[in-house]
Amino acid sequence: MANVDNTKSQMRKGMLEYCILLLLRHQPLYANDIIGRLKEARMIVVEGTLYPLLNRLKKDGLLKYEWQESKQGPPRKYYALTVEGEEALLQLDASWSELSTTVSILQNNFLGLPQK
Amino acid sequence: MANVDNTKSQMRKGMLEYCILLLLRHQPLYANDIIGRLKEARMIVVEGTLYPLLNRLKKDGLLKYEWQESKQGPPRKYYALTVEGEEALLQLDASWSELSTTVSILQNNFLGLPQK
DNA sequence: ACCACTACCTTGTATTGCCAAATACCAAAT
DNA sequence: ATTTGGTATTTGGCAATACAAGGTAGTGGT
Repeated sequence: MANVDNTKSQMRKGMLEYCILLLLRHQPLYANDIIGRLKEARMIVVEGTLYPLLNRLKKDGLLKYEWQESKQGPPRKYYALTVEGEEALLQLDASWSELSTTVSILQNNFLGLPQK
Repeated sequence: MANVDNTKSQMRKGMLEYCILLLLRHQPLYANDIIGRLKEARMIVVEGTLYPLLNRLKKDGLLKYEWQESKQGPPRKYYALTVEGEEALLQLDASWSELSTTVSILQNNFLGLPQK
């Protein structure tokens, strides 16, 4: 069954970027917020994964950030979508939708069974 | 926008195995059938990708095959799920379902907005 | 001054999926 | 025999995620 676990983790790969952009769609968040929200949605991620990804998205122009003081502890980087990021997110919505459709078709392809 | 294309292709990674098992759930197929069906469902795949994957699934005990004559051309390997393959597929169904749920939660997480 | 806590960041590495391209084989038609 | 077309297979390698682990630094309490 190790096979299944591997496939499962492979299915999650590449989804993380989309998930992060989704999270930031309606509110700025900083790293720990993001990790917590993702955990609630059953998408586990650790710092060492998140930070490089945030930096890459920033460098690609999809994200921007603002320093913000916190009651306790050092200041935080609150990330938010740029205009370009919003556009990219729309395209990823479409990609996800298409992928879902594909799976849906394949899950139901026994209905027709046009043996061709 | 190269960024989006990359993410999109990353999202598809790891889905191929699931898609193939789904296709074989209700009927045996040979390689060209599989490629055709996947193309219809908008999941493009080429020979060089498919054959190694079929071999791996066979080796892992999820698939079996039978030689079958064809009207024209050489005989074909018709692949089908083994019992173990059916069980694995059930688990992948669950994995896909969980992933869909995760995305769904994140897509709608603006409803609550419990700024926490 | 010291310590605990929080936040941010970097490096190295394992994993692996997927594709391009070339090869080999069989069968039927010419 | 030769060609044509469909089928099966292999090799080599690119590209990219995500994780583990270690490091830096600011804040506030004692």
